[in-house]
Amino acid sequence: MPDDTPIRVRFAPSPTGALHIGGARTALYNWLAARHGGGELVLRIEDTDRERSTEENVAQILDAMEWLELDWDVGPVSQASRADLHAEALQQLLDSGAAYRDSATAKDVEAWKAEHGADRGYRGEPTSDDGAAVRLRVPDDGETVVHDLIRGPVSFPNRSYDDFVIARGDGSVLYNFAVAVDDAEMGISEVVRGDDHLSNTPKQLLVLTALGHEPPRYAHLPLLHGPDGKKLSKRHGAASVQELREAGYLPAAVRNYLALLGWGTDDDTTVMATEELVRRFRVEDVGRSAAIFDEKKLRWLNGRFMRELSLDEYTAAVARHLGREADARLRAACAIAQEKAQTLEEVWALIRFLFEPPVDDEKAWAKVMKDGALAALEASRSALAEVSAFDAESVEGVLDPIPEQLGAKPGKVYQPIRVAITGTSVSPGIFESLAALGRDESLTRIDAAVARLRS
RNA sequence: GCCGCUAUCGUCUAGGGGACUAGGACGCCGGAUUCUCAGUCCGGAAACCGGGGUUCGAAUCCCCGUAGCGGUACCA
Repeated sequence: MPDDTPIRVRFAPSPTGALHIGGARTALYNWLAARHGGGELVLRIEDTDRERSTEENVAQILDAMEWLELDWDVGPVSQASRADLHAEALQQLLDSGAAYRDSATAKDVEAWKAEHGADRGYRGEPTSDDGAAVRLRVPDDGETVVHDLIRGPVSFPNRSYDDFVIARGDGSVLYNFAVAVDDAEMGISEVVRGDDHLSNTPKQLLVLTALGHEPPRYAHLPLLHGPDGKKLSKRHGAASVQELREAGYLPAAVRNYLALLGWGTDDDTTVMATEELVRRFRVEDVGRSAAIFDEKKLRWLNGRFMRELSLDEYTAAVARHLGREADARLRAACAIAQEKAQTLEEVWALIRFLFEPPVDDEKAWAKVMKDGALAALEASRSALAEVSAFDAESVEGVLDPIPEQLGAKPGKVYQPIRVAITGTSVSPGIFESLAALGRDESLTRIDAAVARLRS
């Protein structure tokens, strides 16, 4: 029964913290689902928890969405701003008798359960007290089944659910009620969200039924875990979108990697541009088991994307990350480093010597500046002083015969030069590095190294 | 406790009763590229949670167990 009607999905984060990787993947899947079929994405901020919701968090989430380049068609809509709608629906349920006020506290419910058994949901007594919380009547018999696009039908016995609270004594509504009302009112056709909501879905279905609304279709995504199998958190390294950005990852690489966490193609394609993701993604194809976030693979994928960038794009990305001008100098530096870095953050270590004096890497110096290092540096220095043009090709031409002249392996000549001009043992190709540094500065640094070796 | 979900190499996954000698990718190990690192190329080790069924045949279907995870708030 294929349905060609464009879908309408929503991403509904609660602004109680930064946007985590799990939330980012949920956002991405919703976005892919919407873009795939020409549907719409609604961004709704679930801010009914007035204690924990903050403006800063909302701003941070929006910022993360923008960085990921995930746009939305409607919103951001504040759930709290829809209080009138919620109150109306609440009154409807009160009037019809589907919900009732109950003065029982959490402790009372606990006591009730101790008496009636743990497999039995709480059932309360209606009160005329207008300040009491509102509970929804849950049937004692039968079951509520969630027809999940990913898991198939999942049944929950009604008996095991409490007559749950849908509104506080002061009239403000609770999550499971607000979500059900909003999804229905906003015409959401598919709810794609984390698996942690699966057990709450029957409650939302019960609300929808009581209100006489047709339920949306549901798809519950497997959760994301850290390397230790536990729920993802800060101690697992980069856990929020913000941290991924700071670590120097490209948005396109993050989208590709996140898409692969819980979803795969049947032909094993791994590297995919976003257009291809959009074209191939289907929620129905999402897997059922939790996935572990592995930064190693993200790093590799990021390197792939970095190397595919044009030099201009690459330089712009590096400039943005480093907070520098994308000038000719940086562009030249990027040109010799592009093939070597996996993240934007790593680029600096490779090109730093072009902007600052050599670093002080004692280990590199101790390892390289011995044996024939002095002779190698002196021979190289005079060769470099003579060369007519100071481009990579010419530099190579004049340096190339030196190892043989000295009867040394190439590494014994090039490594000392590398340490002399960069201070450390890792850098872009030595000829390119010298050319980029320029003759004067190269000679100055080699002279300094020679002087130090002699002392 | 109760309700529910999940289970293929270390990790992400392909597979949906015979095409499985279980494929790919990351990572790891070894080799090549005779300047480091990275990249690239080649090769290698590495998995169907356990036990019962069903069937001529099970990684694939069913049951039980085990483990992990989620829910069980006047949080979202």
